[in-house]
Amino acid sequence: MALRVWNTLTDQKEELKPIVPGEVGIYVCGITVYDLLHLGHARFLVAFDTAVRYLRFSGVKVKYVRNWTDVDDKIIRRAGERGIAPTVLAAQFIDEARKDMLELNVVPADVEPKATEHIAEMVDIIQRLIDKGHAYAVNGDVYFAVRSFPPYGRLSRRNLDDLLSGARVDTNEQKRDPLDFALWKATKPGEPESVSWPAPWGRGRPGWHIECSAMCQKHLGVTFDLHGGGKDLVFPHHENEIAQSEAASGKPLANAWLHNGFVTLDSEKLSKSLGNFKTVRDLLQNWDGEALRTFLLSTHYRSPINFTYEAVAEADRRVDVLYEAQGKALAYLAQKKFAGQGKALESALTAFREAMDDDFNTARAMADLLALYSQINAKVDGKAAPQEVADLLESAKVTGAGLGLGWRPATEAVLRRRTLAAARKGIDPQWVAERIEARLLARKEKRYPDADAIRAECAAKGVELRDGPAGTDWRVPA
RNA sequence: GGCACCGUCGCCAAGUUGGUAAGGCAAGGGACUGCAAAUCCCUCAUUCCCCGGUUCGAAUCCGGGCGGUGCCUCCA
Repeated sequence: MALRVWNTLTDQKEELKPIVPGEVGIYVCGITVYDLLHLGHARFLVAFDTAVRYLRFSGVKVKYVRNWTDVDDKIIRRAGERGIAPTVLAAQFIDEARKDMLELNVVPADVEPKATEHIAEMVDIIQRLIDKGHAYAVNGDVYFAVRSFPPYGRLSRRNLDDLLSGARVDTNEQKRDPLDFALWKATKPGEPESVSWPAPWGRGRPGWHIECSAMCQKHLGVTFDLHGGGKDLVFPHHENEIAQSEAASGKPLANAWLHNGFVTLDSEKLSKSLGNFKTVRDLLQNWDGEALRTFLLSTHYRSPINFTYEAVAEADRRVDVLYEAQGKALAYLAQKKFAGQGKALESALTAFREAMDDDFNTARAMADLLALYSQINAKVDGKAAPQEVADLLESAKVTGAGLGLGWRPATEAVLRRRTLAAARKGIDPQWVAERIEARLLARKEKRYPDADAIRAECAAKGVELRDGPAGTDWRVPA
């Protein structure tokens, strides 16, 4: 068994060979916190959360570092609009982001460094770059001299002349070369004190790229295993990160670079300028976080995933299937007075590993997971030996946990999902209970047309009645 | 203009170090049900945008075309 990952640097799948056997250091470029999370954030969070879960599932000791970018132009502007300090604004949105992440079952990273807490490390790298002739200071700004670093462009596979011929190149006159980028931005008049730090070249704040170079080096070392982020970070962010870090250290930054694809809406990238972005918070008004996670994992992480309500509804139904089958299996085991312990099947574990070892193929792993639940249903229907059911159930739980799905206790999950769905649709559980009582009476008296009318009445409100041996239950389908 | 990626059943989506098309949804049939729901069983792409080529063999490799998207500016 060997995990193979797609490495943007080499443009191929290659076996992950940790620097320290059995241990993996991974850095993922996090969120610039000036607003609520949008679906694109959810995608990279879930993608890398799943990658980390799988590494741990494989017995690897992982150190996961995901930063918070808490100082940048947009944060400063928005904080100014609201009359609060940029750091306060950033702290607020970090809190909000954490709430959403909890719903998406995204575990906290082992280290979640903030840019503002690593200014000294950044200054240090910048100084080294100046000393080595890779950077220069002009009027308090410091720029990285792209032409001083020959490998520049390797990650994104573009050459400097192509970049220059690109339609829009910054014509900042302070730069020696239009391609050079800022390492340090001098504080401008009117900018808040709280985002201004002293440096040998004058007060200022860091450029965007340098923070990641400083944070990953501090927490993972000069060279580490995996570096990830969204595809849109390949250029210029990661290209610049590599240039800064490697020019300063003379050593490779990360051995493999992982990039997730975009979330699209009507097949177009979500973007604020198009006005088509969706916040996670908005979506959570209408969907269970687990459904969103299921939706995001239904496509391979490197491919684009198109957001539609139908797709999320389908994902939501999949979550239903999963917990319904769990509940069904547990009820069966209880009925059979099964007191044993299920043992995950080797065949299921192998299938899961094969899928995930292939560059985290969650789409395949999810298909396998659903197949397990299908088998559970078939076994229960076929009155199979309880041990068989218990083993399948354990297999599903273990592999599901590897994906971050199906982790809640079944009865709790079903009830929770129903409660959330009812609340969203303005359905009063008390009213449903009364309807069920009325229908029960009608059925007892064989007034079937009346009973059916009540069923139809409930259906019209989005409530589905389900008759079972233990009475009538209800749910709110997606 | 430069550089990439993508195009598989009505919809979603695996499969691309070549070996003879997973799965889900939808649809149809059956079992179960007073009717339903859920569940189970069965059916559902000789074919992978088009045209050439390489090969014993290609969805997978090569060339050309058509269509879509992204990056080149802040962006997950």
